[in-house]
Amino acid sequence: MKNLLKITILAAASAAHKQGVLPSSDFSEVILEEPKAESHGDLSTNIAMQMAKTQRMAPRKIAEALIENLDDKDGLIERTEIAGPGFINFFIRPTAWHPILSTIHKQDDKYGQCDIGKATPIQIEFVSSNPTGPLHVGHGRGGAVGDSTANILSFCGYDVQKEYYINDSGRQIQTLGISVYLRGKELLGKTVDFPETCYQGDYIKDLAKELLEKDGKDIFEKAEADAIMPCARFAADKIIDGMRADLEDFGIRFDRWFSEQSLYDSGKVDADIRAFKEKGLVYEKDGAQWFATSNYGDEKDRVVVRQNGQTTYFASDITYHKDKFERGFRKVIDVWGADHHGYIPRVKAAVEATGYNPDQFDVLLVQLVNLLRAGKPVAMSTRSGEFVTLSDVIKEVGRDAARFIFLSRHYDSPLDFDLDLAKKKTNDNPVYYVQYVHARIASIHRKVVNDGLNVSGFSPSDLLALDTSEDITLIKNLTRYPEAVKAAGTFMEPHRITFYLMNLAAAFHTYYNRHRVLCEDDLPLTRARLHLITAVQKVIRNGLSLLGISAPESM
RNA sequence: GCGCCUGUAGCUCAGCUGGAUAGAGCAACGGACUUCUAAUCCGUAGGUCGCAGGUUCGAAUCCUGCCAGGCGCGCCA
Repeated sequence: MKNLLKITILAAASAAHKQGVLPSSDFSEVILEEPKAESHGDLSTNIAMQMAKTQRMAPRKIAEALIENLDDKDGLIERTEIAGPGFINFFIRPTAWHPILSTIHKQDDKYGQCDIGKATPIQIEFVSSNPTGPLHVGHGRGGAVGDSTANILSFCGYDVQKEYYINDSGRQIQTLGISVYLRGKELLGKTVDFPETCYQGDYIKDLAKELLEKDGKDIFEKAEADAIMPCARFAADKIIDGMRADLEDFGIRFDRWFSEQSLYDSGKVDADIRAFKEKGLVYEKDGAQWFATSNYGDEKDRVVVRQNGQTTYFASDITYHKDKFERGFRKVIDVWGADHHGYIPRVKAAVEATGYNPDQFDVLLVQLVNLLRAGKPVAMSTRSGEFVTLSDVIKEVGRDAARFIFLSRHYDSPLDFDLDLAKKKTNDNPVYYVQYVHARIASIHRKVVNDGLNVSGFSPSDLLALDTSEDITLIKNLTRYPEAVKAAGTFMEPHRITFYLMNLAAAFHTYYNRHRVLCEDDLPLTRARLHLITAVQKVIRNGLSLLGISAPESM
């Protein structure tokens, strides 16, 4: 609809130019919008105002010239008006909206797809929680945002790979090993001093117990230095298995799990550091090796090898991001918690230093989640091991409700996640509001079958019966879906789909309460309305699938 | 002190990357189930878009400066 109208308007501009009414042939892009107020028509353009400068004419004069030259071949326009400073408002002939319905039926689960990605290989890395403890709610949000963004990008024509980066190297892994080792000693009846720096959660005790049952007590009787790494590996593997299972429960499956340790094992990190030294990008100061990130806009240089000879997290991160680009990704997206924002300049610097364009690297900073119960904060302290895990949340409120809540807000704004609210099955909790649309329509379809209603023989002319304002409103909502998808993909903002679906759901519920779909005494009308609501159902299902949320047949 | 993010109805948030009279849900109040699922709908009420300037035909949106809140600023990850 918009595109057809845009072409018509541009044609009008050329025609007016040929007649000499418009002096310049330099036409700006036609932007069509849906006015907020219905009295301003179905679609509106500000082009007359945009062109005022280049044409050196009053906007309203330009608008008049355009309208006079409109050639509405497809019969889309019922009437036009010039309003305010020079808006051109178009009132679309109601039946002109109908063809979108057959498009939806024809394209089915492909309706709304676009090709802004042009098969560009893009990688999105998310969650990437350290394997030192279970996933919590914050990871859930990152997971929902990352996974849904991946779905949307894929739907927008990108070639998407989802990756999980496992920080299975460095100090926190050592700490994990020590924690398990000490808890194991406790199990053997020894008194140990369990340091505050160790992981306090009960899951550490469980891991120690598991290891004891599996391999016997030998390992816990060894000297600490010999026991740490075996303990750490065992625990990390177990924890990763657990995270993998939790993520699957949450509907997330990664294409690849990438081990940080593998970058060391292959010698890539060392090789990179050596290469940077030769280029003068890595230098020695105060006994440590520094990377000259400040050459690339970071506020200061960063250590890659510490005085004690150990590499920092940043060292492997340079190699990791370089590796991503070497694997052929043209666009690399990291989803991080907002508390890591200070890290962005140095990774951007690293990307640039390794010879890639920092604009090809983007970070989605997901703001923190505040977990509440009945409006009151749930105490959470990672150190002490008191926290609500992602798996607890999924068990308590369900996967669909959890995902919907995570995606019901721009990732950039902090989120209150109220466990009690998430369980409510009212309008407080819009996931059910949207799913209910799907279930209601499924129910109508069941009734058609059960009552033996003969609704075959649909013909496009039946659609003429869809002429009430609720019909048109609903259809117009359906035409917006491709735009919502495109915007969600362009800006990597899944919440746009969420809000779109809530709007569509509202339009449907209104429709449902106002109009009966199945009218035994008017089969053409029944066929038309079934055609309409089935299209709605397809779009709802389609949109929910982008969010990773199920579309139930009944509720 | 510096940097990033946020400030919109009593509460939780949208606002299509500059458009016309700023929108939803919840909470409040009043209505609608012998009819396809009331997990729904309809109506009423509720606003100086943090404050002050600037940019222009036009600003919640862009720029600058303040104010308030959150988060960062390690040879931690």
